[in-house]
Amino acid sequence: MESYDPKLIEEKWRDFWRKRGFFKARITDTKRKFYYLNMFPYPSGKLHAGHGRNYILGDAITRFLIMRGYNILNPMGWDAFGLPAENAAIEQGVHPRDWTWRNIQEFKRQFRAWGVEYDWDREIATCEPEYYRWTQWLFLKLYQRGLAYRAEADVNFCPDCDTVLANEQVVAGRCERCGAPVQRRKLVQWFFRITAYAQRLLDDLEKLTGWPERVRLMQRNWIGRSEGARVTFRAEQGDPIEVFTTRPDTLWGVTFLVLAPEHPLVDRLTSPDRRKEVERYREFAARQTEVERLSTEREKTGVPIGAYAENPVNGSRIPIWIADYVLMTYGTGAVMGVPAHDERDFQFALKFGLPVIPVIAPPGGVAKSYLRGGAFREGLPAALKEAGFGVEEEGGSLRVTLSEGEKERYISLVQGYLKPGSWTGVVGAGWQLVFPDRVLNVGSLEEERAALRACQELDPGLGDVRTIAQLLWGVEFYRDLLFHADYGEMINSGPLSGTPGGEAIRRTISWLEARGFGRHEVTYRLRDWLVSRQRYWGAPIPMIHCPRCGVVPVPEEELPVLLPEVPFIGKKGLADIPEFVETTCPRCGGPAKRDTDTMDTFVDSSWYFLRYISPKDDRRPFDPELVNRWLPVDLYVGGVEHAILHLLYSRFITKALYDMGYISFDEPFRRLFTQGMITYPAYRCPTHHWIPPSQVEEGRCPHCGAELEVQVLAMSKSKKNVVSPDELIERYGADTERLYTLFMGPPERDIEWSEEGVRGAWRFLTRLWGLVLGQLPRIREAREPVDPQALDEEGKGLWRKLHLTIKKATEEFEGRLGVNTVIASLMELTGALSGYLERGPGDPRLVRAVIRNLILLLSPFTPFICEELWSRLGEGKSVLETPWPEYDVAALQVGEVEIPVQINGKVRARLRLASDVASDPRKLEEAALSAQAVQARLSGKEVKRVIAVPGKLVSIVAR
RNA sequence: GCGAAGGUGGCGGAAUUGGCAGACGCGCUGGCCUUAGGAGCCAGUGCCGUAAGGCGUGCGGGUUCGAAUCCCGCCCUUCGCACCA
Repeated sequence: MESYDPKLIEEKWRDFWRKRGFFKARITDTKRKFYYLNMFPYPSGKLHAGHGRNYILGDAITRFLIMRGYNILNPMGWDAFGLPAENAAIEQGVHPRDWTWRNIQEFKRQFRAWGVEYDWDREIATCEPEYYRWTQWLFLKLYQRGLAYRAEADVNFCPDCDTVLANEQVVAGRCERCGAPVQRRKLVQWFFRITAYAQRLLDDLEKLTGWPERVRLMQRNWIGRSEGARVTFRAEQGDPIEVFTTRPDTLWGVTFLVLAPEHPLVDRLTSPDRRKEVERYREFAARQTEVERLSTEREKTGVPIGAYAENPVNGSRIPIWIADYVLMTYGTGAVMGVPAHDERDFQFALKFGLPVIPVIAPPGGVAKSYLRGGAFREGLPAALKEAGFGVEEEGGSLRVTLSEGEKERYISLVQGYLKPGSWTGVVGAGWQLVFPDRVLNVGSLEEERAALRACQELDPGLGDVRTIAQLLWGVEFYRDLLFHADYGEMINSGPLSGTPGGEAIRRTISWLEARGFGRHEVTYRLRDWLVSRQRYWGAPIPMIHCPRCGVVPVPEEELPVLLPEVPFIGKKGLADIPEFVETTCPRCGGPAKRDTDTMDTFVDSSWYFLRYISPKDDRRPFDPELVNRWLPVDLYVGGVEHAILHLLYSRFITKALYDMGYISFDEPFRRLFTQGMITYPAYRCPTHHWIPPSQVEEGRCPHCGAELEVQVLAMSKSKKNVVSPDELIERYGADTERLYTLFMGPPERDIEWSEEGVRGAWRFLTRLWGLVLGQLPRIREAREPVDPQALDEEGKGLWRKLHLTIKKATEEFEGRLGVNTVIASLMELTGALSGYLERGPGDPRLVRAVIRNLILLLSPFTPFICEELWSRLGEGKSVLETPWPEYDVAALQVGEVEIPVQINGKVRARLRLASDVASDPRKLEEAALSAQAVQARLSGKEVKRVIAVPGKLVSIVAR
């Protein structure tokens, strides 16, 4: 028999689908439209097997949808601007466009080899003037609407990439792309006002029910809404100092203010004697890289600026400090220090000797008291125990743990035993210092000072201790109660003392608002999107700087602002090219300079899904009428790595265009599916860096024999751990690679590539090929429909299996996309067919029906072999013109079912029962109890209870 | 530290609604074929046990006739955020 030779058959079909136009969208017909979209790639180098996760899955889904009769829009394009092209240009002297288009040709060749098809008439590349003209148009529209602005700001600058970065492109203080520590620089840059949409971007996440919860959560966290109050403190000089806090209920516990070192008030408020030190500290803070500044385990630093402010709620005089743990870019750049209820403030206060005033009762109401040996008279331990307090004795000292409401009774008892000149503390809801003759509360700054003085008078050894907090911190026993961030009843809070925790924030805010001390406020972690890049290979920002008119937008009809054609690209990008810079002002006609920044490539990709609808339209960015009919995208598939950046920006741009009236939808992607990455071992040699797995010999470097470090990582060219589709296709064919890629596991999960697994897919296809070819002569003409009633038992079983498989496949494609399980069930069906044929020749009509459907169901995964077998079956039309199989509910019915019988929770028998018996609880119970195997098990036992689940099982409880 | 997802054979994974745990594939074992096999085909394969049987979904508890699935506590892994006031 002719053996399976994918090389022979695949090439034959490679252009077939394209030529027949199956993947061409009928753009004006939107009755049964489906917009399927894969995230478009950055064309760098070649595709590897890991990329298949996205494109092969997409191809399978669209093939399914075509067979389901949908009018599919499945376009592909190129996110073609960006640094690698520019770096290649600088290094190799090629023009970035040539480099890019070479890669694009390579990608297209590989898509064709994979059998991954698109509507290529709609191909776009963001680096082409026909496209970036409209990216520039978008910029102008945002500018007109006040959503694009230029401002001086502290920005993230990557010294290796020679450009600024968006906040989203900084990961743990390092450049997302190259890993270099990011520097902070003050530069004038262009921003998009995404923060104006923070609340809507957050609220509308609720609407995105077709998105993975994980992605929605990541966006929610990134937007970082926090609700609280803005409170105005007043410096002694009179300047108001605005502070944002989520815990206005702790205002009475403020013992200091901290400003960010860059805070504009620092200069004005710093006292002359502190100026030198303040300047030193500010320089120190500015020198810190983001990485250093953010490192978690770092000790708090800061300096007082010699100024004081007044706490509006109680008039306390509190010192003002600067410290780099306060960020100028969040909130107001100033925070109130409440060391009793904020961990950072607590560390800061402890280190710098700032007082701590508890103002929120801890949860549970516990309190603790510690008595040093020698501080009390004999008999106290016994008296405490008799009174029912929890007491631990150790080396003569006492540790008392008090539960709620015991404090007063304890204090009066212990006072009677304290020796003169001794004291003890009670730490719980508030702190008290108990002396023989009095009790001092630590409820305000004055009280705290008084209490400290009292202790120091009695014990001159405490001269170095600067606060009660430091004093109490010295006692290990108290430590876990000195600070807590929980909500609770307000204490030591003047008029609001006693407010329960649940109402504390709300009531404090109304109290503040009534007195004009502050107001309710919401802040976001999200910052405006920095879109300027100081590079060549991007869309030029269409703005002109005129010495007379200021910043002037390029008139729309003059777009695009073309990238200058230059033989050499300097490191400074457009600023290096005088012909580009020098221009005339569109407003006054005088000499002016072009803006030399290009746009972040995320701007290019934040609207491309609109362009696919009318990619060649040279009058407008998109056809609004058609865009409104085709969008939102019905299914968008891409990697999770874009969960924040690309997806958040696209949502923002969509909302902005919606507000401007260009489109009638305000979310771009109805359903989002994030596929996992394919991983593979990556080997690293200490001297020779990454070694391709194929060159590794017994875990050693081929160059120096050194032991290699192995990590299983996402396939990536830079780590040399890629598997080449070209080689796979050469050895096994595209169908095998496709099948294995989709079978290896659930598409949303990261999975390690396995060479052996590929062989498994190959074996399956070989078997299928042999099976079908072997049956071909006898089923070729057996075209009459199957008569299910006429089938024997085996035949009925196979018939049912077929329909179960159709049901399974259809539901997965339409639901959670568990294509791995669809393939598993197709393998089962193939196995069932083999089994059926082993028992005898079988019914040729049934065999033909199973084979026919098997080919159709498998075709989205392995289109080449299926198209070939289909044509040999003599079906006439192509697979893609044939409707997807429908299952017959009647065929799912079974005459006989196997029902397990559990006795005391264990399966003890399996009964074959007619389905009408199995579906009737009473008959089922009867059948189970009378079965011999069950009877044997039940002898000598009393049946307590029988649960009969129709069609499922019987559970018997017996003693 | 906070948040989320996850933990099932030797491995990837299945069990979608509380109802037969381990589908399907890999690997492994045995056999066939072969000059040979890193090819192919057939059979077996959760663990312990000769067997009867027992034990099994990270660990400990709970709910239930019945739990991989629900609840409580803990451990581990991965991801995201991380001095965000």
